[in-house]
Amino acid sequence: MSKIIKKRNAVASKNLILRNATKLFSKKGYSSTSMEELASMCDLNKAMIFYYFDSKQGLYEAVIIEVLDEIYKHLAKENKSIDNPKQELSNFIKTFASFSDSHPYLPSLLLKELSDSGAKIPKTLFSHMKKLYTLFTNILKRGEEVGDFFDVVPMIIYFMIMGTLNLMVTTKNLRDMAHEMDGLDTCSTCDMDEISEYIDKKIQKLLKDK
Amino acid sequence: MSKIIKKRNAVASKNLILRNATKLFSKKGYSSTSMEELASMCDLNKAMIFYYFDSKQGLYEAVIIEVLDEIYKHLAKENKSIDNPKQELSNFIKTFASFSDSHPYLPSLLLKELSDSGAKIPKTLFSHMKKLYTLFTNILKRGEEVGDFFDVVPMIIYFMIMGTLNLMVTTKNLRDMAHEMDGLDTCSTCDMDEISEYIDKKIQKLLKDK
DNA sequence: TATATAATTAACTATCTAGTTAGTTAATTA
DNA sequence: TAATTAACTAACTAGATAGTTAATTATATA
Repeated sequence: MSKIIKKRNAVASKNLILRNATKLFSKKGYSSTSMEELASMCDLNKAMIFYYFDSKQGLYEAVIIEVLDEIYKHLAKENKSIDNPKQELSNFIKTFASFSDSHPYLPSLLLKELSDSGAKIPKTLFSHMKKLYTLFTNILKRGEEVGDFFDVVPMIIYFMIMGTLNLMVTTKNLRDMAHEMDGLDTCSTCDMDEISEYIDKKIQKLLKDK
Repeated sequence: MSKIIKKRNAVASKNLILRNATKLFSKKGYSSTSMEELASMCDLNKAMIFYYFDSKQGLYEAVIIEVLDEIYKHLAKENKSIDNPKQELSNFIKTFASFSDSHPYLPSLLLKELSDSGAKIPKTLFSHMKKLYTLFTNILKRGEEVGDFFDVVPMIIYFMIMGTLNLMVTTKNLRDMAHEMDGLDTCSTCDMDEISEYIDKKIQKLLKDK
């Protein structure tokens, strides 16, 4: 009988929307995500979404920028004050891998956005993406100068790492199924540490002198 | 005044729908693709889509299976009667790359499907995917037996190739932009031959003995 | 040429979705 | 405590979308 009185808390509500939106967008993609569903997931009225973020597109951009910021913070932190490109590259791969593992939806959201070729990506988003990529190319560049890395095409190496990790994370279920049903070797028992170590080893090898 | 009389041709109509659906689904994704738009693209009544393929989901599955078949045919053809795993791997990479290049939307559609982690992928689709992957693992397996390849985790190598190629193709526009605007080295002048040759070289290197 | 059938259409329904609005309640401040 | 503001809601609009249906037209065949 007694109606539950909810405390009002703008910050909490806004964060709640952002967190659930991140989950939904990355699980379902932009257009399959319903604002109605998001609202009920947050136990808030749908109008609150438009109250805090203006439009579905606006919410989406907020989500992506937060994601990029979070990834960048992780990577930049781990990468400070080391002056050994090989080690820095290992750190980059491992940090990105463990981040992907603990936030499986975030990197896939990122790559989805990257691949949306026709897209008119807003400036802020664009510059966030460049920051991440620049961090990476700097490691490779220093590695070349020091004589650690050879024959480097940074863009391709970057996508090798991001693409592989992302696919390994997002296909987990499918790989498990294929293994169970047909005994296929899909690396279904591999955990993320093994995977990232393997990728690291192989990338380091492919960058070594001829 | 005179109404244009259209010849009736079931096969042609069905194919037309399939072809345009492939374009639309891969450009816009599943849920952003409108059956109304598809119909008018084909210059057919929307009801024809449901007449030939039953439901949007059914059409989508038909599209994906056709894509997988086409890729598989390409790869299997190129791969016949060669008994040199290194060469076969090179062929696989180059064939997949040139296919991606000439049908930029198809591989991305495939990977999108793979990544839909929660998905209940229909059996036919699943078995088509396995066929492709099996073709690939067999090359690597023979390579190991012959002593050409070492320390192989086929699933990861597979995704390295597919993931990298796919990202390079789908990000073309974005990479061009980033290069023009900020002079970033995004491999924007690289053509697909250079890219696939580089990937081939690097993958071969990473599979070589320690 | 009459008939059956396959291909096609116009017009519809039911449902969903982003976004709005006018009004309500809780919290803050004067 | 009264007035103001910020957080919230219910009920709505307008447009889109997947899918249906009953009727129509072209084509092949008997």
